[in-house]
Amino acid sequence: MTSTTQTTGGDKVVSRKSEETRSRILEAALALFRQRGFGSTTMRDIAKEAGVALGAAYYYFASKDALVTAFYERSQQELAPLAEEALAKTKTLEERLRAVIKVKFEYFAPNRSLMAALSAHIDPQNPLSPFSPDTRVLRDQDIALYARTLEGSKTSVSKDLKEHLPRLLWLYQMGLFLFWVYDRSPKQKKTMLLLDKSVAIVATLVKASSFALLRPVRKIAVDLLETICQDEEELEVAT
Amino acid sequence: MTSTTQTTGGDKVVSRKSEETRSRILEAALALFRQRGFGSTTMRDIAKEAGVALGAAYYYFASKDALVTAFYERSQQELAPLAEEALAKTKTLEERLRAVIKVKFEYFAPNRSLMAALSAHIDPQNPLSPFSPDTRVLRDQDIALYARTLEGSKTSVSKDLKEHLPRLLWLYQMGLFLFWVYDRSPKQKKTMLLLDKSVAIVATLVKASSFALLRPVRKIAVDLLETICQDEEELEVAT
DNA sequence: GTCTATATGGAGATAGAC
DNA sequence: GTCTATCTCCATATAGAC
Repeated sequence: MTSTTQTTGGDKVVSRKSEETRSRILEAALALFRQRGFGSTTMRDIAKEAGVALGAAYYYFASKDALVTAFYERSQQELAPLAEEALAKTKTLEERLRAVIKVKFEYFAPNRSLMAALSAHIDPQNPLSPFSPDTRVLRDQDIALYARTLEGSKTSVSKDLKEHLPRLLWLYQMGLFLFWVYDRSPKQKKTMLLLDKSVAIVATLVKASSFALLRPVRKIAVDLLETICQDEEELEVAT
Repeated sequence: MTSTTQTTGGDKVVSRKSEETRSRILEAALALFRQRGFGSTTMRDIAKEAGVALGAAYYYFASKDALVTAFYERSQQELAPLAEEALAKTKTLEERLRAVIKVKFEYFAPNRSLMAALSAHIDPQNPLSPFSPDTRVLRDQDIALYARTLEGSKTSVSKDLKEHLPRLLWLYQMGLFLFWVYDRSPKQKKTMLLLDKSVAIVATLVKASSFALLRPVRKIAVDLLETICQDEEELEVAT
């Protein structure tokens, strides 16, 4: 071992230079995906942009997809403390929800066109899909964030809904994201407007849902939800 | 010109044999897309399956994408009379909406896995996207269908909403379709349940929206809609 | 462990003979 | 209209230098 090698948390030995190269390749890939889209960027382009040989790119990333996975993982890591900070500063559900989503938009803003390029992976069969089994860990972390968004607020939620609400909020946020990714208005003002207004509506709905008067309505909604969500892993029947 | 050539509507001259070959190629392509997905099917596979040379396939279809476009166009054509039939049989908004959407699900059922394969094209930048400028004619025809669904019913809609509602219903239906495409429950029962229940909710909301009492709420919603929908063609600012 | 150089196999698309 | 032959380009694999 030379002086530049070190043992990180696990059992992997990584030199500083190696980490730099890896990072350089990832950055080059992201820049190119942003400019030309995912499909039109070749591994050769990426290697060239990073100033390494093609094989070096494959040494660090097993495939083109692996570059995207690395991006998602890094994002989640960097985003977590920012989201916590936003939650620490806010109280009502409306504020908290808006703050968390805004933090995400701000974080991803420089890579908005990259996200558009990646939006092709909607199909849960695709390993890169936000709905696929492969991204489950990331997704669950994200849903947990919305559970905390909810819990930290003063808004109380009935027991039957509580279980589903974080996932619903996550889904709502995914919808906003899709809109944002394709929003061509300057600075995505339309999305910001939609965010402001729709968060207010969502928060109002959540509050209203716990009124005793609305119990029957809520029951219908929860029943529907449970039927739809159940068995998401089992029943892997061939389609 | 041989005896098998004929002039169809336009100025295109087409022999029966030619049309047969074209059709054979398209069917082969759809069958393979269904089995292996769009990305994994090659033009070579398609030509082989259709019993023609690779070049012949390209003679009839300029690109792999063109096969998908042909499929969409044919579907729209075949679907139109079926939808009209469903509308002729129904009266209330709820019935009509449910009937129209059901007809679509039934029509596309044999190609559900194909639709999943095509779902990658969500990005409006992609020519095959249901939101792209390239598919605008098809989309507008489809939205017009929902305008007729609305008009033929007894449900009256306030003037300010009337303009937007067909597009909103179309969007709602697209959401249901996305759910359906990925619904792995047997016979897509979950989607059918969601359709039944959500159509009822949508119809109720539409009715409720015209109550005088709700005018201020409606105003807010319509304002938001108009801001969001405006300039969908202009402002082609580079993103 | 890190990386370069080169090979492989297959894709979409086209030119031009028949 | 239909074919064969061929082009170009790409993701990925690997052999082996340092």
